[in-house]
Amino acid sequence: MNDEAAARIALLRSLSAAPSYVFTTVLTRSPISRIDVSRLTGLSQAAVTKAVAPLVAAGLVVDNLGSRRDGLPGRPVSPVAIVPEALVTIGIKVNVDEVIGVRTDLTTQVLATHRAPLTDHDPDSVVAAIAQVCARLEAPLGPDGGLLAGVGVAVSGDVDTAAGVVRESANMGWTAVDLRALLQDRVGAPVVIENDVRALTITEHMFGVGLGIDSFAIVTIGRGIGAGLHVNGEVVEGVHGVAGEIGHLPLADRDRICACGRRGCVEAVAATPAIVAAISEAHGREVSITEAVQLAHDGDAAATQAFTEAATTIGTAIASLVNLTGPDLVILGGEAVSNFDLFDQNLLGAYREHVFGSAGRCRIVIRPHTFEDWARGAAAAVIRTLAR
Amino acid sequence: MNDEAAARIALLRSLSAAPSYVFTTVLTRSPISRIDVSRLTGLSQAAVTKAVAPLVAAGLVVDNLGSRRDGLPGRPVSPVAIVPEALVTIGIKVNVDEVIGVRTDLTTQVLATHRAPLTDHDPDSVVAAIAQVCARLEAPLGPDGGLLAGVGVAVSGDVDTAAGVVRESANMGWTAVDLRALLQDRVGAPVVIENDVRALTITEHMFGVGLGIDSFAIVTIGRGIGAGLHVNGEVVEGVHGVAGEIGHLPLADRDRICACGRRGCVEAVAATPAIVAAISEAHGREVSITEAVQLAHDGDAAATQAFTEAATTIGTAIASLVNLTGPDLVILGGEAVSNFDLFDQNLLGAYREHVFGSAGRCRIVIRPHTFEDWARGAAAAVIRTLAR
DNA sequence: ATGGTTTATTAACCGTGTCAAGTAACCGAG
DNA sequence: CTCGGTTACTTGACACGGTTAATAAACCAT
Repeated sequence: MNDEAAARIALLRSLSAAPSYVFTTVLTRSPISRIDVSRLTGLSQAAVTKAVAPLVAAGLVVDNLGSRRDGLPGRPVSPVAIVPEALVTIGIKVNVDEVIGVRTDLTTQVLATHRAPLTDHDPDSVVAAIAQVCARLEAPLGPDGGLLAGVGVAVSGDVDTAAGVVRESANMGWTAVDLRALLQDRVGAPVVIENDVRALTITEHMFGVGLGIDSFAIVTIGRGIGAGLHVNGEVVEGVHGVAGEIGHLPLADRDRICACGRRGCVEAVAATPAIVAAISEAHGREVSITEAVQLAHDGDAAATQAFTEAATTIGTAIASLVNLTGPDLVILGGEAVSNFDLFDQNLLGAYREHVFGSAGRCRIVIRPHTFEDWARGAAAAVIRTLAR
Repeated sequence: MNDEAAARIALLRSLSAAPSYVFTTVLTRSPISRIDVSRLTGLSQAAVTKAVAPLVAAGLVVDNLGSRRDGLPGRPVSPVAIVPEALVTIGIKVNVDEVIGVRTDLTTQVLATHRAPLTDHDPDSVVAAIAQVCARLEAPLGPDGGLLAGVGVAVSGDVDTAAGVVRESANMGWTAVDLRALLQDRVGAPVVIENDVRALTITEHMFGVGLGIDSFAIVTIGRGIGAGLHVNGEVVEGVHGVAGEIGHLPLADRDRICACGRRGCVEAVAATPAIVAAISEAHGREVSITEAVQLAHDGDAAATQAFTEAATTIGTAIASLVNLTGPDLVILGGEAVSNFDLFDQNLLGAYREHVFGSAGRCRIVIRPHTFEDWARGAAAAVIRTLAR
């Protein structure tokens, strides 16, 4: 990164709680008047004025956008706004077969995308692929890295964010991989390692439906089934690094064996591979996921049955999650949500059947996530480290 | 309450975050040296000295207990200790058939107990019973209420603590009962209404196994099955007042109908009434819980089967809880835990079978709770409102 | 006694945010 | 156009709450 970026980051790091909160408020709700910041943060107007000044001086925030002309009496608000291009981040999502990277601005708007296929899963090969994607994303920034603030990497599994270590990833077949150490000297900015679902949760909390809500969950449906939890405004990390393992709730039949070896896991019925396997078996041949969706749409009995069972199980799992943690909102995400019409009725039906009392006032929204969105999550994890 | 108590409470209320934290630290770890308080709270020694002074002046804390003679070099520590008798609380647990009340000191040590049977469950009758128990517990304190700081009431169900309203209690058949309003002018101190399991969680967090642990759960097994959750140091209340409903996770067979009307709830298999009902049916006559336990100990097939199924279901439910929230500790409590030998193997077996990855490093401890302990929980809820 | 060591207290100081007052920028009415 | 009404923002004094650094206190070992 260059000196300008370094100065901005240093400023953000030096902020104490209140000014930092002012910054994130401006970041997530930009443009916004000072008085609204004051109301949202609970700080005095004076404190907001004082907190905003250095941010403007550093070029992170702009003032004096044209002021309102709304006919109301009184001095018009003069909103301040974030300068999205004040810093740049790179977000990387590591999939089983591919590394996807995005370059984003401060608001996780995607500026560029690059991908690299993965053939091997050993840490060195993956690190090489990540470095290659990074290199291509960094190139336009110039030799010094320009305004690059950090590189975030999202990996599924048990991730120790503070240490930058992937403790365990069944997906990748990794145990105790010090990803940050391996990557740090191959990219031009600080590296942040984060669990993929948690990263997605951070994005939704800062820039998505989760904005302003401090108890919510995001459930991702796809190759795996996972959940990220926010409770009382904080990410639930799990004391031992594991939490939100909704895919391994034992809600399915005991005779369904999960890839993890346990019996009756939700994933053993409702993850994409499980659905495809069930339909394939019924038809006596290998069916692709695209074909499986088509069959279900065409009313094929086996396919309908498989999707129904999956939807019911997921709905039950979400009810369990809601009964235990009582969130305000559940966001349904992940790749498979684009076929939500296949889940819709049965999922919500099972959810409503099992959710308890007023916990059922929890809202459920659908948000299909592309792989790019996962990478954006990794970028959001970087931004989160800047201001919190 | 008298003037002395009022002054002490006013002092505690006036404390800002840091001194308040000092007080709770002394309260929960008394006796303790100032330097240990400093280490535990992260405050400077100077701040601790300053914070302790007014507490000593108010008689909430004592100084100058005989100092150590341990042969170590250096000035010996002169620990400060809480003065348990500086304030008195009353804690009430409302059961279906009985109201149990305790008078306690600041550390929830029980000073006296009184009970009153409940014949009717309508709010007025229950309030009358509570008032009667309170009156008897308050009597020795003198006409002005003496050092009484508050009256806590623990009720099962959906409780809005801030409003003092029981929003819903299936147990009592209540909906939107403004218990605090009904009770406030019949007792001589502020009334705190709390969910019973949450109250128990508060006790364990302040004075029990949960001390110093900020992500833990307490699962109570008995007439109902519930859970209280602490995540990241805070009680999980549920945005809509419902959380920890582990008894209504749909982990049992769909043909088991729960008292709540849903299918497959854990309670429909594992709560005491469900166990008794299963055994009664098998034997073609009404069996009491005492007899059910006896039958199981004697190796009766139906009884063994019922307890095994209950234990397995509860173990699975706990695994689900742990997989989702990743706590450090699960406390098994409630009345039925006294028969834990009947649950033991199957419960832990099912738990270990379904818990995921390193979440399984979560410890599980048994703590049988008497009804008096539940009432102590209500007292702890009062103390919690004093210093937090 | 004397120095070493650890705990507790004291005093100076400083960062952070509030309060209260003042200033700015608009409206609409006379 | 001016002038009061209204709302948004700024400024400076101040108070609070904590830290750091120096000092005192209370013990041990030599």
